[in-house]
Parts: sequence; structure tokens; C-alpha cells
Amino acid sequence: MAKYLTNRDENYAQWYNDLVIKADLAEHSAVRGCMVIKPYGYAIWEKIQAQLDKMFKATGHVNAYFPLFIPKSFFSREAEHVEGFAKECAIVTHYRLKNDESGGGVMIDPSAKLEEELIIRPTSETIIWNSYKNWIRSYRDLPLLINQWANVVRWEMRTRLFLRTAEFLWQEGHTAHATREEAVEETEKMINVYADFVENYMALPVVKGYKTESERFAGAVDTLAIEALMQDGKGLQVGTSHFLGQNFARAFDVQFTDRNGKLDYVWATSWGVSTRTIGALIMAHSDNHGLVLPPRLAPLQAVIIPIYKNREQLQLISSVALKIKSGLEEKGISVKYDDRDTNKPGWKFADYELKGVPVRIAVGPRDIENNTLEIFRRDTLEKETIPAAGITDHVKKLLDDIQANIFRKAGLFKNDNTYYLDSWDDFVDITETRGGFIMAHWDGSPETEARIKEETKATIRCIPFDSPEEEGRCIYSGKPSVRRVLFARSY
RNA sequence: CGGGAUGUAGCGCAGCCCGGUUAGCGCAUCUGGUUUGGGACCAGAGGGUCGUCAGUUCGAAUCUGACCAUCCCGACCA
Repeated sequence: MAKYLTNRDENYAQWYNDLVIKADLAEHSAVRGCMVIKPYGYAIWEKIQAQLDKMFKATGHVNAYFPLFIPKSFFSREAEHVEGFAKECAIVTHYRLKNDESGGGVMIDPSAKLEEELIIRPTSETIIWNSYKNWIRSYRDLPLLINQWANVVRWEMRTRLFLRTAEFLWQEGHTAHATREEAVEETEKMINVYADFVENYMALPVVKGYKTESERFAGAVDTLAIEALMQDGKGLQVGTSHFLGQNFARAFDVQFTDRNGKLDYVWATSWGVSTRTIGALIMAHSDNHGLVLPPRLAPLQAVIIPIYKNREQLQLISSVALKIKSGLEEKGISVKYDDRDTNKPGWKFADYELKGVPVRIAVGPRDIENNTLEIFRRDTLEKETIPAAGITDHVKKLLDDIQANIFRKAGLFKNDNTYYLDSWDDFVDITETRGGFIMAHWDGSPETEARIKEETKATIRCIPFDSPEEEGRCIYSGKPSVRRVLFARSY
């Protein structure tokens, strides 16, 4: 079945692309590297947004909005930051067009050149800290806990739908604190919020850890990240939380008077997740039939499909189906009754499987006669006939089961594909063949990290928080090491 | 930005080498009918500046050149 989809095991990359297009999540736009997020894909983003927003607010954050444009000069204030983003910035140089007398059409009006060019934000630290300068005077103004939902632009060389696009949607939290300890605590708190979200809503197990110096965010003192394993054995960074120290406060001269009347620079964090999470969601759970969505993020949790031969039968079935529908809706389950006469049931079955709707209920004459329903779960593709009476509770329980099951399945996959290795030959072999997470010793030097990347394309995804102290020798250099770190090829 | 490939109907492709009827095929679309428990069938219909510009030629989807765009593989990245 799913005959229009490339087989996952034959060509994973093509399968992913097909899936995004066929499931109607997004498509390429007229602008290179930019995608159109279609209603079904955007509905998933809205579910993600709604849940994260709730979690941010529960941890004391509020939303605000800062401009899309950043004066060029702001960027040069923080040296590492500009270094990190300079190569992928879109720049506005003019503000007006005029008719092109020679060719027809329009051209840039050379007289409308901006005095100072504007950068389209690749991230908002600079424009936000420029504002924070005016907002913070005293310890009484702190902490400042702000989040913004926005789009950003990073002029990437190679793009892939959801995983890496030139423009993407995300949220970015930017907080300001009176003490180092408090900022560090915030950084950790937010990586935990992300991990909680990804595991309990996206049903995707993650590894939490520190980034190495070379993988750190430009301008950060420390970057914390959550890493997930995709079905092709590659890692994907799903979220990051940065401890920025006093770097941005110094760059934008944001000082405050503390309790003792002493002037000090403010401590900062920033953290974000993007529409990339949708890519993770697709890659982690889906199969050759199409998407598999965790019930908690599925725009549509259940669908009811009538099977009928004539109008009279449809009428009878509809009255039963609509009752089921309102029963489910009362329990907060999102459900659609698809009584379109334009497609046959078989077509609908295949289509809702492609779109990853967790539960499907079919009602036909047979069911009306026997007072039963046919219920199908997307994750295992199992079908059973059940008595119509307890349908609401049954579906509710089934949705919980599905959520738990796909998380469990992803967890098993991650465990089966995590290797504790001590030999370089094994490291190369695993990386080249199956892929997966590799826990190995590393001597701590950026040189070794770079050599490993060069030879195998595997990078240190993170130094896991829970990686115990353990005497060992670096898998590459043989030098002493005190703990294992997580290696993988990544997106 | 380096290496490779592709561009023909909404989508997927054939035709191109070896220039010559009205540019085909599958899916999708529209109309009518029969159907409906796993992607229905029959009959009919509509839809094309053959990526763009230039050149060769009596004649170009087909040959030549330039340009543009997209995809894949690298370097860079959430």
C-alpha cells in the first residue's frame, strides 16, 4: 500500500521528501530554499506552539515581539556572534523600487539606498539586548523572562523541507538575570522544558547534554542541547538552550545596580526550538504507509468513515456517526466525520493513513446491524471490531496507548542503536554502516574532534549530563579521558 | 561556492542520438452512468509559449551557444 510513497528502507531521504509533499504538509516555494507550510503542516505547528507556549508561561515567561530588521552595526558588537552568523545573512540595502524604463518591469531605485543596511534577523539577541539596555536599571527589574514567536532567515547553502530552510519559524526566549547562578539555572530549566515536551508530546526520547566548544552557539558561554535519533541512524538537534554569560550585556552595555548598590553587568540566556521539530516528528515515527503522529500533536486525532451503498443507508449511518463524534468531542478529542461522497472508503483509509491520523472508526451496514464499530490504530495498523457502546472511553484509552506505544518504540530503537565503543575500527564501521548513537571516550581537544569529523563525518552531538565519570582512553588519540561523549552523524 | 543531474499539461514521465503529420502516455481534473467493508469501472471532454534568450535551417521539443531555475553529493548550519 501507500503506492505513491518511496520505500523508507530503499531511499530514506526520498521517502522523507515524498512524505512531506504527499501528506500535504509543505511544498517548495518560488523562492529558493523557502517553503510554503500548508494548512495540515501548519496545524501541527499550531499544536506544538500551543503546548510550548503553555509550558513557557507556566515557568514564568511572557511573550513580546521585536523587529524583523536589525541595524547592521548591532551585529558587530559581539565579536563571536557576528563571526557565527555573518556568512548567512540576508541584507536590506534599499527601500524603494521604480519603473525600469529600458526593460519594463521594476528596478531598484538607486536613490533609495539606506544609510545603514538592515540585516534580516537570523536570531534576535542583538536587537533584544539593545532594548533591554533601556529596560533594566536595578535588580528590581530582574529577572526579565521574555519569549518571542517569530520567523528568522539564515541563508543556507543547502535546504530541506522543515529540517533546514532559508526562512523558518521558531520561538526564541531571551532572559536577563541578576546572578550567574540564576541564569545557569534558567538555561537548565529550559532544556528540561524542551526535553519534557519532546518526550511527552512528540513521543521522542532525547539525550540532554552540553555542546562542545566548537558546536556552541556563537556568543554563548555554554550551550545545552537535546539530541534525538532518527530512523536512518542520524542525530538531530531538536532544541538548544544557551547560557550567554555577560557577553551580550557587555556588548550592549546593560548594567544594573544590585542589592548592595554595586553596578554589574546582567547575566543572560537564550533558547529556541523551530519548525525543525516537525521534521523530527516525521522522521522519527513514520513508516511506508505515511505519517505516524503522536496523538497529543495530531491535528486530527480520530476520523469516522461511513461505508454505504445508498442514500438511505448513509442517513442511518450518519445519525450513528454524528452521535459518536459529539461523544468524542465532549472528551476533548478532535474528530472528523468524513461523509464526502467523492471518494470511496478505501481511498479515505489510505489517505488518513498517509496523514497519520491516530485512530480511524469505520461504520457500515454490518455494524449498524450488529451494533459494532470497526476501529483501526495507525501506529500498529491493527484493526478490530468492537461493541459500539463504549466507544468514547475506548478511543480515549486508545489514544493514550498510541502515545505511549510510539514513545516506547522510539525508545527501543534508540537503545538498540546506541553503541558503547572502545575501538576506532568499530567506530568507523558503525558510523559507515548502520549509523546510530555512539558513546565513546574523547580526549577533550577540538583538534581530535575535528579529525574525527573529517574522517567519519560524525560529530560530538553532546556531552550527556548523565554520562558517568569513567576512566578511559580517547577512541581516536588514545589519550586519557574521564567520560564518554555522544557521537553521531547528524542533520 | 565546487562536483553531478534535470527542466515537455496540475503531478510523474516518453519523444531528442538520427530535425519533417495535429507533441504523446499514466495519474489528476470535468461531464454522464454504474459503483462504495482497503487507493472502483465504462464512455466522453478539456488542458501545452516543449525553462528563457539567441543562433543554424525551407523547417527546431529535437542541433549549437549563453543564461535561468530546481534537485542530489560536498563545505556551512536550528
